[in-house]
Amino acid sequence: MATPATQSAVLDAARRLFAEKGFPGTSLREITREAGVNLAAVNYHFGSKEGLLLAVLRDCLDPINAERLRMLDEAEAASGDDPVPIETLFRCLLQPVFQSLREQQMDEQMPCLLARMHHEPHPELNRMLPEIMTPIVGRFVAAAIKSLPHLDVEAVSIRGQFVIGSMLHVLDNQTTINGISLDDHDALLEDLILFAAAGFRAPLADAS
Amino acid sequence: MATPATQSAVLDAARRLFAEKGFPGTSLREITREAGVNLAAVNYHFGSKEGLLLAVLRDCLDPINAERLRMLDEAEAASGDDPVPIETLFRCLLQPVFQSLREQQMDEQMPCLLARMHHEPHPELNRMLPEIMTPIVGRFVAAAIKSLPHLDVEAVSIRGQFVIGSMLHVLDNQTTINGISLDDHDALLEDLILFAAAGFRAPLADAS
DNA sequence: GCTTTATTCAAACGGTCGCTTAATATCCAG
DNA sequence: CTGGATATTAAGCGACCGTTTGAATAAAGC
Repeated sequence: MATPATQSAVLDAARRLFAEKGFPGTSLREITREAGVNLAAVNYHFGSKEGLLLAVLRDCLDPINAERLRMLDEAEAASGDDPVPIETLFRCLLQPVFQSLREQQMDEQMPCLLARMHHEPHPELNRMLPEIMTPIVGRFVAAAIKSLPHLDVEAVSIRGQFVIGSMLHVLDNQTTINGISLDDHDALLEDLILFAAAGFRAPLADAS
Repeated sequence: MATPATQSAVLDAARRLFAEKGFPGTSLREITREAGVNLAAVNYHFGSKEGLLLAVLRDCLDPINAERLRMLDEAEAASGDDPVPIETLFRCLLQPVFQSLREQQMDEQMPCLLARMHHEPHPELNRMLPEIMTPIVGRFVAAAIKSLPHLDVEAVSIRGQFVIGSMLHVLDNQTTINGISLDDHDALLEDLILFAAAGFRAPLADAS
């Protein structure tokens, strides 16, 4: 096993190029040229361009989600029977994504890829992404309701999408609407946690 | 002037297809087939596929931004010298986008197109989008600082991006991470305003 | 009427796409 | 050494891409 050099070279190049130019905008010839492998390697190892996309997705999401659950387990264990503070929940959810920005081993543009994956119109992707995320989201939704009893599952889910959207948008490297730089990822993460926690604490609108 | 039928038919089809399948994923042949016009019409009226994209962008954003500024002017006039409440600012910013969901004349998938425009990797698009948005963003940033003096321009800009990201993410029709439906756009808008206002009111992190 | 201008049309251009193939190279077990 | 599975290679397949062209058509001015 131990993914041959060819496979990981293709995965690395695909991750970078998909993040930069999107899935339909990247050709297999570009990927294999950058990876320094033969064009046919993609179809041999991944079956198709779509297969490569899904492999890149898993390669990107699985470690992040594992770390999310590890941190959540740790936080819940530390809290005993008390609810985990909402700020802590958001740290468990968001930090693993921002963290990969700092790690040299992982491509710097990985979070940008993650953002793109969520907005790519590819049908198979839109089928698989919820499949991967639902169990993780479920854990966090349950913990959030325990922490903020004034919210029900629907409110937490919707507001959770607000926070996910915020994260994806600021991680998308094209976001430089004004001159404000989003380069200080540590400060960005801390402010997003504060922002999200305050937003979750907001009371629900009257159901009038 | 008065955009000939061919031009607007192309714009309508392009708006729908770009929203559904993205810019690189949509071919001119698809667009012209759906619009019922000849293939060469795109290059004749818009110069190139890229020219069509920019025309669609302006066609989509200009009315929304005009309505945003109109509502903001009205709100500031009503407030006199007092700052406009932050909830009102968000209503001016967000309602014109959600509103187009209700209007029959405008394609229902228009906000989805708006979301995609922000995440499309096209370089010319990433140059023009900030150019269009900067003046509008500037007005709202100034009003927000006046309303919430504990925030500076950088904090407002960053948190503003959080809110924009939330809006784009929930408007992206592919977003159905869990079973929660995002179909009730009125309730969604109201909750987003509450969420964003509470997030903006959150104090800044210590600069330690 | 004819001429001019603006628009639409069918057809084709060169180029790139994802994917396949058949031959070759590499490697490890027997 | 050798046989067979695994991996890589160059070449090419048909299909589709954005764009261009030049003729046909429509509309408008004189």
